[in-house]
Formats: sequence, C-alpha cells, structure tokens
Amino acid sequence: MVRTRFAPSPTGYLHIGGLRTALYAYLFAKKNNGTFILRIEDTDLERKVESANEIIYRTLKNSGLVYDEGPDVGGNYGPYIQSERKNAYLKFAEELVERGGAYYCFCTKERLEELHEGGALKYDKHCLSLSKDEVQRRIKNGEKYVIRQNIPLSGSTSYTDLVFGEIVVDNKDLEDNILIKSDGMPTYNFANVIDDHLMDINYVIRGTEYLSSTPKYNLLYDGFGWQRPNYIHLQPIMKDATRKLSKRHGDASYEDFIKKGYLKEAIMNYIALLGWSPKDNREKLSLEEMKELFSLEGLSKSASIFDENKMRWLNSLYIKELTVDAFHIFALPFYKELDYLKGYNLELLSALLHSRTEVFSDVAQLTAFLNEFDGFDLNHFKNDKWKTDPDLAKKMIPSLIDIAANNFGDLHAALAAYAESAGYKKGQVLWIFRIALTGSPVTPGGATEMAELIGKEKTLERLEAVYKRL
RNA sequence: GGCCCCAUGGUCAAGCGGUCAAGACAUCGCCCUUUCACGGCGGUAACGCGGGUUCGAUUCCCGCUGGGGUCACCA
Repeated sequence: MVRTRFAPSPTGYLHIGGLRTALYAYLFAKKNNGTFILRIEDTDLERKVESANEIIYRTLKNSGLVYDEGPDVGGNYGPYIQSERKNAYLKFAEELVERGGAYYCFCTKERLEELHEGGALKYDKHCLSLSKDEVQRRIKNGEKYVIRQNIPLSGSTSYTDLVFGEIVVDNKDLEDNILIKSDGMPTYNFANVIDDHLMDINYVIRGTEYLSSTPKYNLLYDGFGWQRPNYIHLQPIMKDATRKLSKRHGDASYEDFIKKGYLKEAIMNYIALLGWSPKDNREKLSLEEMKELFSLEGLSKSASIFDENKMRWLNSLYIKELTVDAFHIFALPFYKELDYLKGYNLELLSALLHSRTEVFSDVAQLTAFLNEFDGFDLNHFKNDKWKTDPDLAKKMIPSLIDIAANNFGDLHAALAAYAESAGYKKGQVLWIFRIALTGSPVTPGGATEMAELIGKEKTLERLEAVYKRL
C-alpha cells in the first residue's frame, strides 16, 4: 500500500513549486491506489503564518488534489499538524539518546559562534562526552539544552533515490544536527522522520534541497531500527536559468494565477509538464488522465524554467472547451472591473471573446477600444492590402453613416450592396467602417459584429465624430 | 570553498550505442478570412568543451566548464 504525503510549512501562500510537489505525490499515490496525506509542518513558531493553513487546504481542494488524510479531514494517523504532536517527539528523542543515536547538548550560542569563528565547519561533539549523571544534574538545574543527532565520524551512508539513483555521502560531511530545540520543539530534521515513520509514509516525495541530507534522516531510521522509506526527489521550478521560482518575486502563487484568469485545469496541466512527461508525449491532460499515465520514469532530473507563455496556450485550449455560457460566467468578474463596459451587451461580448481569449484578464486589453476611441490614430485607415487610407475614409463615411442610420438591422448586406454599387471591394468598405467605428486595427470581431456590440446610436455618434476629424 | 546533483533548439521536452536528433510553446512565412483571432500547412532553431571506450557515440567512463542544491536551535 503506497502512502505519500505533502508536508508544507505554513509560511504563506502555496506557490507553483510546492503545488507541483503535491501534485506528483498525489498522482503517484493515486496511480498505485494508495493514500495521499497532508501534514502541516509548523515546528518553526517564528515563521508560522496563521492564515497559511487555510490557504493550503483551500488550494489543494480547489486544484483537485483531494487528500485522504489531513488536519481538516481526519484520518487514523492524526493529529496532522506537527505543533499538535509536540509531546511525542521528545519521547522519541530520549529513546534515541538511550540507543546512542543522539545526545544532550548544553553548549551556548556563544560557544557555537566561537567554534565557527575558530574555523570549525561543524559542531565538535563537545557534549557527547558528558556523563549521564552530569547530564541529569544540569537538566535538573534548569539549564537549557538541545538534543543532537550523533553521527559517526567515519564511514558513509547511501541510499537509492528513485529518480537520481544511488546517492553516497561521507558521514564526516554530515553534522550533528539539532533534533530537539531548546524550546522543546523538534526541528524539521527530526519531526519529519518521526512523523513519516508514525504515519507509515513509504514514499517520500519532496524537493532536491533534501537530496544530500537524506542520509542523515536514514541514519535516524537506522538508529531506531525502523525501515527506511523510498525517496523521490524533485528538481525545482526556476524563474530563469539561475533563480528559483519563489514566493518573493510576486506571482508564483496558485491563487494569483486563478485571479489572473487561468483555469485550474490549465495550471495543473502545465505544472505537471514542468518536470514530467508521459510516455506518449501528450500535452493536454486532465487530472484523471495524469493519474492514469503518471510514472517515475517520466520525471526529469534537471530543473525546468517556468514559461507563462506555454501556460497561456494551454489555458486558451481549456477556454475554448468551455461553452459560451460557461465562458460568460468566468468572464463576468473581469468585466465588472471595467467601468466602461457598463451598458454593453455582455453576452454578445462573451460570444465574440470566447475564441480570442487566452487568459480572462486579457478582456481588458481586448475591449480597450471601447474605452479609447476619441483621438485614435487616423492612420489606422491605411491598409496596404485593401488600399485604403484616411482620404478614402473621408469620401466613404457619409454613405456609411447613411447606411447605418437606415439599414442597421441588415448592415452586412447593405454594406455589401453599397460596395458593389460604388465600385469598392467589400473588404475596403468593411475595413473603413470598422476603423471608423472602433478606432482600432485589432478588434474581437468584424465590422458588423462590432456595430452590433456598440449599438446603432453609438455607432452613428462615432462615425460622425470621426468624419469631423477627417 | 567542501560535499551532493544536473547539462538536447529561446522555453518545456522525447531519445536510453547506429535516428535525416521526435513533439509542444514561442517565433517567422503561406493559406483561409469581413479586421483580429481561431484553424490548416510549412520554415528557422539543439546534443556545452576536451579526452577516452567502441567498427560506431547525444547516448557509456573520466576531466573541464556552466548551473543548481546543501553546509542553521528554517523547513
């Protein structure tokens, strides 16, 4: 039975990199009919952000990564928040001390600093030599202490990572890290191992920042006589060639992308492809399909750079699959942001925008011409293909006004008839009509569609205004 | 700096000793067209460098270079 876990620390919003780790852990579990667990790692009281837990629950649920066990859904291995498990850790640490895998340390911050300033690369095991009696005495005296892992000075520790293969690290390169802090809380190093064991996690999926420290954790498993889990380490998602995607630099959060008008299907689909590819190289995949196709062999050993362009493309694919009605519901909040849209037929607008929108926030750009009409560049009338220019526009517009005033109900036919009788190409008439009406060479639809959207009254208003400028 | 990891087009990526080195995004061109977009077709563009091993290396080994990670009472 496969049991995987996603174990974020609640320090803020959930960003794309963390979400992808969660996605892979989820997919691997589901692919193997296993269990996916959420555990909150909040042992660092100082960095803890109160609302962060809720954001994590919400993001995971909204994005479709339903966890089988977790703080807010329960399970047989609870509690699922480390701060609520505090009492358990010390007991295990004490057991490990008994077994020789750890020891009490009373060294002060000052001594540690001196040590480093003296050129020491790691802790010198100073307190390892303390006798049991002395340790007991000093604890009784109320001296502050930590518990450190006792790592052998020689030999090496290795393990097989499921994506990177065998990793060997010399024990001398490992430090006697602190397991229990002086505030009584465990460090990540310790809590992580204890909880993974207690929760029967047998596949640990996490970022490569742990790749070379995993031997330390394995030594802990060994020290307790526990079975080591399997490890799957993931390379990070990068912002560019040298920088990791980070919370700091703005918009790497899942919820920010949703706010920008990305569909969750597109986000999940895209991040799945950043570091993994299915056997058949398909690119548009639903969560269900990913569950089916997921395999460890498809995981990449190198980091990948986040490319919003490609996510936009995927998003446009998912938007096109929406019905116009569904599109309209998604678009509505974005329309509301745009005051100038008041009074327009928004259903009609949605129908026009549906095939032209990659991300919903694009609607501002796509409809800008409705707001920025006055004073547009008259050179837009110039079109090489249709051989039109402002002069031709000036000549044509009085007739166009006439047609719009009298044949608005059947504009297209009327304009076509006019073109024929006046000896113009239909394209010429329509180009000039559209520019005169919108002031923009790029519009979400043709001349008559724009007229329908803008309405008869305003159409006439705009045509006349343009004529005056010419 | 020590240790660990990585290295195919601008980007994501197939490839796992013999390929004209896939595909996708982006980009460019053409077609379609009532503009734009959609759609269709096509083009440009890659194995970091140097040694081995081999009849033959993008693929295996070593070194270099480049990049990342890690060396906390953070996770």
